Amino acid sequence: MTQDRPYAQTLTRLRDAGLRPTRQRLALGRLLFDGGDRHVTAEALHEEAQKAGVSVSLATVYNTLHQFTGAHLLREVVVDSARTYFDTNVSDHHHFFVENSGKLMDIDGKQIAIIGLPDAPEGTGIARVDVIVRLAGEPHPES
Amino acid sequence: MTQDRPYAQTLTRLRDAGLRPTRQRLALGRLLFDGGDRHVTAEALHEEAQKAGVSVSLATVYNTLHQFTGAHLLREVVVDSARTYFDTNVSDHHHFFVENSGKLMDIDGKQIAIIGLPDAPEGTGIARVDVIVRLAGEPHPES
DNA sequence: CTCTTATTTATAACAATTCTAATGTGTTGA
DNA sequence: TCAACACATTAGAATTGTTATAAATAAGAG
Repeated sequence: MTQDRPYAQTLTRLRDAGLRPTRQRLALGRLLFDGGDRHVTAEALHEEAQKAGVSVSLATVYNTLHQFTGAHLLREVVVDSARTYFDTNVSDHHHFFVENSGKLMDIDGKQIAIIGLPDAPEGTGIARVDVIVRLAGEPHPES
Repeated sequence: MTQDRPYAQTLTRLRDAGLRPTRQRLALGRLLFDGGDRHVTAEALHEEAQKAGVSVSLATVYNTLHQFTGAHLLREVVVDSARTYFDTNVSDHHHFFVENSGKLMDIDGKQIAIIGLPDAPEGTGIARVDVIVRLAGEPHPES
């Protein structure tokens, strides 16, 4: 079960972030980072871990997600007031959000530009600009 | 414009939206629409109503906020996963969001433009584009 | 190993929101 | 007018996503 080597990358990532590479962090890190860009909720990741045979408590999933976010291994995306999404893509980008399915898709930050943005009010600075393109799913024929 | 019957405007608004002008809808409508553009949470509006001597239950505040939103008298703004904001400005615009105070400010939609936005994926259509400029309070020198 | 401290865990606590089912109110039309 | 019905309001319970707590466990240093 622990004989293979695919944890090496995640291990390094954790070490670099100053996070102890525990069993559950490694497992979650692997689920998160081994498959390209992903958008997950805590509940979904927890379920996924269970299915993968990894026993991690929901509390730990939340903790880990926040620690990873603090270490800039993840980014939090606010699109839905009902749940919090975490994005494994931490580079400059924006999102499509399909309202009825809850699906998120990346939009490369380099491909879009926003012009005419007013200056930040006195005493504040722009921390980040989020563009969310909300999509309504059209009833499209099954094919 | 403003007549001697202060509820007249809200009353018309409700009638036009097909909503029965009840005591509580009139009171909330007045609080919301009588003072320029506003951003409120359900809790905040509820508290405000209490202070104004209007007795409205929290459940009704939620109901009303959603009905007003359905009637396009309000717009929902998702900026914070902890609470839902409702905006009395229903025209095309975007927002500044001060992260630590929870304050929202409008950015006129006509003054900014987004270029390079990709087409909506197959089977979907763009329902809305939200730009959220997240502000950090008193800035400390960075980078 | 053994210590020390970080981490994990189950579970309780929480906050925002929604649901429920009982009661009250606006509107209609005879 | 007023009875009758559909729609609204309400208090409180329930639900949901998330965070806090405190005890148990595991990691890293020596």
